[in-house]
Amino acid sequence: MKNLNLHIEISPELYSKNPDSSDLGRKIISKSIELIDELGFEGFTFKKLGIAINSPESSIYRYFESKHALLVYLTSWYWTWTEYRLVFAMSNVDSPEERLRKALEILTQPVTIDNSVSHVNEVLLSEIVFSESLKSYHTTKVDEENKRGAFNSYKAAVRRVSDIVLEVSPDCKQPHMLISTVIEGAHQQKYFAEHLPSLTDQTDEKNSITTFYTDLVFRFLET
Amino acid sequence: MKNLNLHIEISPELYSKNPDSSDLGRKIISKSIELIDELGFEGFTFKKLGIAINSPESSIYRYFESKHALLVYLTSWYWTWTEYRLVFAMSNVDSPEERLRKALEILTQPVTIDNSVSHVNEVLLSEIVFSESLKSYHTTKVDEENKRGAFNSYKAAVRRVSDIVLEVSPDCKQPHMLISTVIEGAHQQKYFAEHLPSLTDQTDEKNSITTFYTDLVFRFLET
DNA sequence: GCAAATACGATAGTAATACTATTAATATCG
DNA sequence: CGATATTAATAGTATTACTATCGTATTTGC
Repeated sequence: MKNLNLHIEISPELYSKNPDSSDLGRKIISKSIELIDELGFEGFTFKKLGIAINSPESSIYRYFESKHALLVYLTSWYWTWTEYRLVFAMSNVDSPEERLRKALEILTQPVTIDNSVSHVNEVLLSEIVFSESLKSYHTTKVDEENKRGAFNSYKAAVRRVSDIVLEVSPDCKQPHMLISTVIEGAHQQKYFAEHLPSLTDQTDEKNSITTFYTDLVFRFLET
Repeated sequence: MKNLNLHIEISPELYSKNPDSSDLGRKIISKSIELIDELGFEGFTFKKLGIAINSPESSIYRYFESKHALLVYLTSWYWTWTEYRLVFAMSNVDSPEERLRKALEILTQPVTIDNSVSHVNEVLLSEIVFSESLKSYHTTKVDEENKRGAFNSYKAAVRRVSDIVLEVSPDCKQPHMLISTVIEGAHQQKYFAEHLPSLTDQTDEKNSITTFYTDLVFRFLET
């Protein structure tokens, strides 16, 4: 993907003060990505982040009301950005099959090259989304946060790819189930490969997870 | 499934004192299942459990060194018990296809009838496993706990069903990936149906999740 | 260019959580 | 009946996730 230098806008519902509007805000975003990747979301605290950026905890709370709100912001950023990646990858590809194949690649592979000039390290962010994004919606407050639009960009990405599924197979009855299964499955299989290998099937092949889920989808859609 | 009154044994690595060896221990198990189901795992604390069973926190710590250890115990209990369910359901079924179909039902449907005479409410426990079991292995200490055998019964269940997959399709290259995708997917889709319905495909049909994953598996294995 | 708003830093404090430690009462078992 | 293990009762600790206050710096609007 070429460096389009596009600007990702996040709904004001998802922050207290826009982190994109100040130096401190951008430092919060970039350093939190590094720290969450390094410590995991549980080990990450605003206190540690404050020390890392030389600002008190209380200043961070001006931007995000909780560390969970920050995770929601980050995953939302990722999915908004990923929608752009999807749109870009689809352009000038006429065959629905080819578009679906390309979309599945985007959904199932972590990002490897940081093309961004911004404060967001997309490689690390995609790592975080793969390993921690579950925690953004798996809470007791899901319903409330969902109403505030916390998961809109994720849902939009699922819908977009589901629509391609329907182009390939107009009779498919469960396109959303299929795509959300693929996304979450790919995230989990990567984790399993690293920590619980007997739950997956390790191969030397580089993109075995993408291959598996691509096969799964296309065989499911065959008539 | 008939009431076999079978005794589930859990590896001593997974508790400090066997909760099955005393009244207090059994009360800890049965009440914790109710409380985790009611409050969610985050909202659940040993303090609340202590109040509910009229015992101090410190007594509970004699049985489990942490609330996470208790969750690991509970999921381990569930998967050991589910292996028995699998074995029982497979007996006298000759066709590998039928066995696989039956196994997928067991893996993708929450339990609805509590046949047990024991202190374990299997209906609630299966709810907990569906919604919280992710948290048992998604921690920074996975590797350590995995070495201690914390996930052996889960892995055994996956292996068992993967073996049936191989009977149906000896050439299948990713049976474990397929089955763990199905299990985790079914858990998630149930959650999505309740909280994020646009990530799934709601139907009036009762077992739509089981139907979907059964189709997914059999279409994947078709040659 | 100057007041007014805003942002930030510095510091302190709080309630809850996840444990740990200690001691005394009680039940169990040979 | 005496030794041993088990549990109750209580207290205490470090950490976490926030909240509150206040003075100073910085920007902004006119």
